[in-house]
Amino acid sequence: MKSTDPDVELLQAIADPVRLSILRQLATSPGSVCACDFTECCTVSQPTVSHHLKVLREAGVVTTERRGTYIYYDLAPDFSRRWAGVGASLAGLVALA
Amino acid sequence: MKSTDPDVELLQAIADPVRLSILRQLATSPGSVCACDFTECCTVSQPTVSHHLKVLREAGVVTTERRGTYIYYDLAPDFSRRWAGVGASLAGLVALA
DNA sequence: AGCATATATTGACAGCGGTCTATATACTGC
DNA sequence: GCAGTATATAGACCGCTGTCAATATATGCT
Repeated sequence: MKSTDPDVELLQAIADPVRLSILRQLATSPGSVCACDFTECCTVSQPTVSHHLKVLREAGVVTTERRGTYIYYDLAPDFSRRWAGVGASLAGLVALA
Repeated sequence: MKSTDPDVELLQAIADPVRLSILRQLATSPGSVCACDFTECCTVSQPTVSHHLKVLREAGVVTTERRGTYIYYDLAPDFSRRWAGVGASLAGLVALA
């Protein structure tokens, strides 16, 4: 318990079926994704989606931008770098930028 | 919650401070690592270490080989590939073979 | 066989984390 | 201001998971 290790925090933020679905949808979408679009992909209620988005937000994995009534989410710019950092410490994997 | 998604299972197996320490020790060691060496690195009891090793084993992340009284652990050969697969589905990251 | 060491299993406990319903807040348009 | 919609928060419930002490199993040695 007591992570304190940023790599563990990143992994724990990703290691959930709902949150991984959200991240995949973000990764495969050209631009930002409206929060309302996540409710469809997963079979969970709206507050649960909001909870997972909060976890990703506080882990620094996603960024938010308000546009009127809607809130758009996107992958954090340094996500690739952080992910590659974890991989490098695990198997000397190389990743492009 | 019933992952069933192999990527989520892999991430959940890694997303723990003790298990990540174990994997790092395996990654930075030239050869296999004796199970007894993990007890030192983490501040948990021997049964707890054994439990985490079991989780990693059942997730297919590590392999074991018995040599007399000792049991040696190593990273599974396809671990890099699986890790890269998750990264590819998330950010188009490429990894070496 | 009997003892010593290494690893795994059992069973119990506590805390964390994911989920829901109900409610609150934020924004738009009339 | 009021009504409607989008998102977040509060609070409760419950299963999962990490932890331990105690015990079991496996191996080697004498």
